[in-house]
Amino acid sequence: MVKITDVARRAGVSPSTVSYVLSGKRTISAETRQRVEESIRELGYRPHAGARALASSRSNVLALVMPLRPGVHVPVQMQFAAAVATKARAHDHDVLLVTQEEGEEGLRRVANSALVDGLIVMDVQMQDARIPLLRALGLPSVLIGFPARADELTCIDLDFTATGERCVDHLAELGHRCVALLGSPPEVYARGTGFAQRTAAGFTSAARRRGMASTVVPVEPGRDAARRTVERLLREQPALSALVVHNEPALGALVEAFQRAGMAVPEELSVVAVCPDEVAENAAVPVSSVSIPAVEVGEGAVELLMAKLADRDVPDATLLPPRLTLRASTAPHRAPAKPRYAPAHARDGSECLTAP
Amino acid sequence: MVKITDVARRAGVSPSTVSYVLSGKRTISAETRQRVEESIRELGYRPHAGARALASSRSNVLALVMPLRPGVHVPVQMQFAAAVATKARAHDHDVLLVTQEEGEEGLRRVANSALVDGLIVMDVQMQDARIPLLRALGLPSVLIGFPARADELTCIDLDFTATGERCVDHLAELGHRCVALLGSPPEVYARGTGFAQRTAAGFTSAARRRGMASTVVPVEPGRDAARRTVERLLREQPALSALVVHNEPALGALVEAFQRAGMAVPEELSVVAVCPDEVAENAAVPVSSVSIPAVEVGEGAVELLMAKLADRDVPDATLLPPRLTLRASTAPHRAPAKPRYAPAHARDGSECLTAP
DNA sequence: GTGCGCTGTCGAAACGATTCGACACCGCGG
DNA sequence: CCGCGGTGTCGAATCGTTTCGACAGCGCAC
Repeated sequence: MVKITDVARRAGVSPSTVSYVLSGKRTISAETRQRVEESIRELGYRPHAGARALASSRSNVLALVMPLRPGVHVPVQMQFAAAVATKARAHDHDVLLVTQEEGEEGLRRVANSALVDGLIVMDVQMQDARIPLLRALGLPSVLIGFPARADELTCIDLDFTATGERCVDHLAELGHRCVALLGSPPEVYARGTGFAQRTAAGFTSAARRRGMASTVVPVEPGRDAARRTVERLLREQPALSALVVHNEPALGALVEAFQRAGMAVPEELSVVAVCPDEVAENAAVPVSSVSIPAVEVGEGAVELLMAKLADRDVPDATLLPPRLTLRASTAPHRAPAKPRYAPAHARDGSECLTAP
Repeated sequence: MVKITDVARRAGVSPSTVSYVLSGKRTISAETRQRVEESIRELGYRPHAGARALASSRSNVLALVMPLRPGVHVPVQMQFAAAVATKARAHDHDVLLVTQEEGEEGLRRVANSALVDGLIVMDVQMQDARIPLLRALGLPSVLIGFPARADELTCIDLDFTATGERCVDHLAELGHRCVALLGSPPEVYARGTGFAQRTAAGFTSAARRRGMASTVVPVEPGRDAARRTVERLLREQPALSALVVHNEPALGALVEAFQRAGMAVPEELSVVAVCPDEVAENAAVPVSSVSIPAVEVGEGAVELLMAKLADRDVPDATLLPPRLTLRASTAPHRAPAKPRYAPAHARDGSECLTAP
């Protein structure tokens, strides 16, 4: 293995000079720098990572804590990981893969052994056991998602509140007056998963602001449950003309259910989803959607972490603006030509309930 | 940060003794060991990874070189990564994520800087520019997939030859006499991707051995191309009663195409696929399939690498046996009740061509 | 001519572990 | 009683960098 003293000897300088050429932490004359750089190239020298970490107390590695069991949409996770790895390399850092399953012990391990300089933690829950640990660890970290108490922690995610609002705004501009949000399964709300609640809040407040009738409907997992929910909803709210769907596993089932219930999309029912582009594109009708900006989140997380490592100040919360991609599932509102489930004389909008 | 001298002082021993307790490389009396272990626990000591790497010239990290751009089926990649990470941890190692995009330079970097002790390289091509480099690098490595010249390299993958045979055997046992393999796009064969060729070879030789008529048909990418290929195939080979599909992106399109061409699956046409379970389960008809054993490949790769790191001998090639999962797409052969495309008097099997 | 500040380079001391040879101690056999 | 082999522990060297203080040389102002 070629080491720094070899380079130094060949260039006729001392090892420290080589080090300074590499790090740029002291001024080096142009001639010397050139000679050193040439020696480095000719010998193919690379600093020994361990020695460097020992001496500088910087490993130039950051940990990516990732849920590796299926759960979140996998291609999105992958995009995210790719973005993190690529951006980290652009900052001359490497990425250590840590599985969610290692839990708190895993964090402690990589942090206390000085294996990594910082942490990027994905899939943060509202009540996350790792939060207090992250505070105590003393290593810079960036969280993907927002826990209940985020003070002193740096978090980044899609702005779900704005996302809910954006969906409603789009539908409102198309003339819809009565909308519903088909959301996550009830236990997701109960578990306190932040993004579900925030989407619902944005949805509801935007609808109220625009004087629209709105309901939030949790959807149980499973095709059958999705179908039953849709049928009940269309029966109970005949004036409903547009839906926001924030439940990616059920999206496909839901779109099929609308059609089976005799509702043409988008002619009779407009649908806008919050889901990965991939899912939106492959539904029976390509769905207008706000997607999870995995790449931007990943890159943003790395940038934030790098800033913290450089002792620069960073905002506690970074909310990425939603971007709505229009596809084939939304159209201007028009009064239904034929009665749906309810008798024709009731078609004045009063059957469209407002959320409690 | 608590270091080994702290632990040593507290336990009343020398640092080297602590080190030997940790590594087990020398015998330590029971009492001493206990005292040391207690100190370690009380102080929450973890060896500094960099210092350890420097002194022992082992980083206890292995590199996972992964294609992070979509291409291979993503959930399978994920399973694989999860298996590697988990198994590595079981051997007290960590995993560094290296993107395929970094190419040869990336390999050189992590190897020459002693960042990692070994490499696991995914998605190995038949002619892979990294192969000579891997030979030269002098670091233990394990490849997922087989390059053209694999001597001196350790490789692991599903046994695609046996897979092709297994599919044919299954169909033969059901009484089918005339089969075709719908394979990858032509350029995949041209590019010399090993697994495609090997599946075809196994398929062909098993068919020959059993005296069955067989054809190998490359399928161009895209829904339309898939449909046209199916229609042509069914027209030209009316006696065809079973298919092997080794083309995962096209599988869904193909199954739909069969049905649109008036072929009930499995009543009139049996189908067995080589693809991830997830894809097979979600096709219009759940497809009997041989799946990619991602977890076993990942775990196997780590075990092989660990063995090499411990200077144990390992086989050059590890071929994982295919496992066929029966679903709803295969059924016993029976003579078609109605003519298909060809006139009835020609229904003697002679229209079923044999591969060149 | 002396002193001062600036630039560029060097030498040596960390950094925190591992590992090898040395050696003290013990029980045992001669 | 002495020496011997085996066990358990220690001390010191080593791994390859980084970084801090020192300092040589230089130009410039006083």
